Amino acid sequence: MWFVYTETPTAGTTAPVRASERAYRQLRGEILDGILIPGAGLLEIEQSARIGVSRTPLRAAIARLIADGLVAGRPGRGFMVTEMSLDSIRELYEVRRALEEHAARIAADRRDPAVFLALRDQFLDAPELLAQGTVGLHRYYDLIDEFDDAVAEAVANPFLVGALATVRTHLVRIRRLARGNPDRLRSAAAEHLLIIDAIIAGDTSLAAHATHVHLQQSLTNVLAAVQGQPTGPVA
Amino acid sequence: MWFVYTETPTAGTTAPVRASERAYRQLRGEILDGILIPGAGLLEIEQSARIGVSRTPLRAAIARLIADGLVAGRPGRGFMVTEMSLDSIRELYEVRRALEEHAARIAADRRDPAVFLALRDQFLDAPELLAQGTVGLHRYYDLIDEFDDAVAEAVANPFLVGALATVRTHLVRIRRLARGNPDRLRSAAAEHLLIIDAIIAGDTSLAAHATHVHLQQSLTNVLAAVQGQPTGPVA
DNA sequence: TGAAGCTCCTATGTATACATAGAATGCTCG
DNA sequence: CGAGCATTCTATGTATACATAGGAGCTTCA
Repeated sequence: MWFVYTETPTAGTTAPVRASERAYRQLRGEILDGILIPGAGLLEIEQSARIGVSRTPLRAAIARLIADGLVAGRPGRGFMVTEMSLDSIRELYEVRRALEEHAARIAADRRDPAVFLALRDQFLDAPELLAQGTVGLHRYYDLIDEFDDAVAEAVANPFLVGALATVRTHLVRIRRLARGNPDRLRSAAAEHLLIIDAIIAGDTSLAAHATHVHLQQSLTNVLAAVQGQPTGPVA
Repeated sequence: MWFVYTETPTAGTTAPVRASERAYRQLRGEILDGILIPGAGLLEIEQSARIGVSRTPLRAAIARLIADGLVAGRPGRGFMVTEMSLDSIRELYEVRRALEEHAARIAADRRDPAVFLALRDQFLDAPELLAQGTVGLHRYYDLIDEFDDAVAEAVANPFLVGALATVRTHLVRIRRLARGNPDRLRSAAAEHLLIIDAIIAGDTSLAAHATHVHLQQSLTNVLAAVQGQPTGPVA
């Protein structure tokens, strides 16, 4: 086996040397992007051949995906990408609410105001961003990631941050199903602003309650969108 | 390799056939029981020889333990049982509070009163149980497990129940460090009674707040006990 | 024609051999 | 005598060969 140097020679991002890591990232990415649809079966031999690694690292990758909750399988008979039913989405949001409310509370208590003041400015520009089509949409999602990261940094609790990361992983998939209408995203940006203001003010209760409101709105929107187009974009 | 029939022929509990499952359960049990102490290095060859499986299933077992947060390791250079610092304990309780409060709230909303009425009677007998030494102590812990299971059943949310299970895994280890003085356990039983009463009454706020109080007391006790005997039993 | 049993096949579970990287140690040179 | 480098060793990462279980399909008998 030779070294293959044709693996996305993107400067800066040193490609992961371990084959199991490559397999994990590729499969995870494909599941989150919807390339591997829910319910799709993952055959070890087939996937290992496709990705270009042997079965051993592929199994390690699948083990991590199972831990992430992205893949499930009966012991003896294969694995499949987990489904995302309406009930699953409601259940996920139930946990999400518990964790994000708590995180918002703690963040409001321990935050560095400067960080959130900077974020505030960026969220103020969100409406303009959302008028710029796909590129703006991606930048908006990046902005939300920045906000999440800022909260995580303020929380400074590996357990809580880890649990939130798990929840957010599933959220990426859900976001695809309810792919964003601009009106909802503008509202969401406004809701984020309220949360940020509460965090800046150090108002723990307000931060938690604003988060609660935001998630409730988000869930309502997601459920409506998913029920409207159960299998895919209907146009 | 022959089949070994000498593996705890306990009737009813069909021993797991898969070697990776055996390895996982044994290692997990040994970590939770404190046989494998925090910081202990896990060498694949050494452990696989000890447990009697090859390296392949052992690696699968370690992967699951990493997902559980019981084992950590730098990619290239070995694995070790995770440490439980005072900060870790505080952080864990922070997440636990978010999840258990939310769970209590939901349980109070969706509970089957009969189940919790039965639990109530058992908790009323807890003080007598705690006067019976080690046997009673184990039965008391079993009773808490029953309570947790009842809450999980009432919550009926795989994500939330899973997150709680993860937190409780770590709690088993912490419980060892603060191994229970009877006074604290009697107080804990009383606190549980308050939570149960709130759940029976369907009082969601009271259930959440009583849970908050209970966890705060529990954390205080644990921290005091751990600080009193940092490395192990002193007396 | 339908159902039951058997056979074969496929995909997972396991074991082991080989590759490789990182660290410790000893040697050598200044 | 100390520091730097090379060597060796050890433990992980990977690949592959073999064992096994579970299911699908076919055959046969009632």
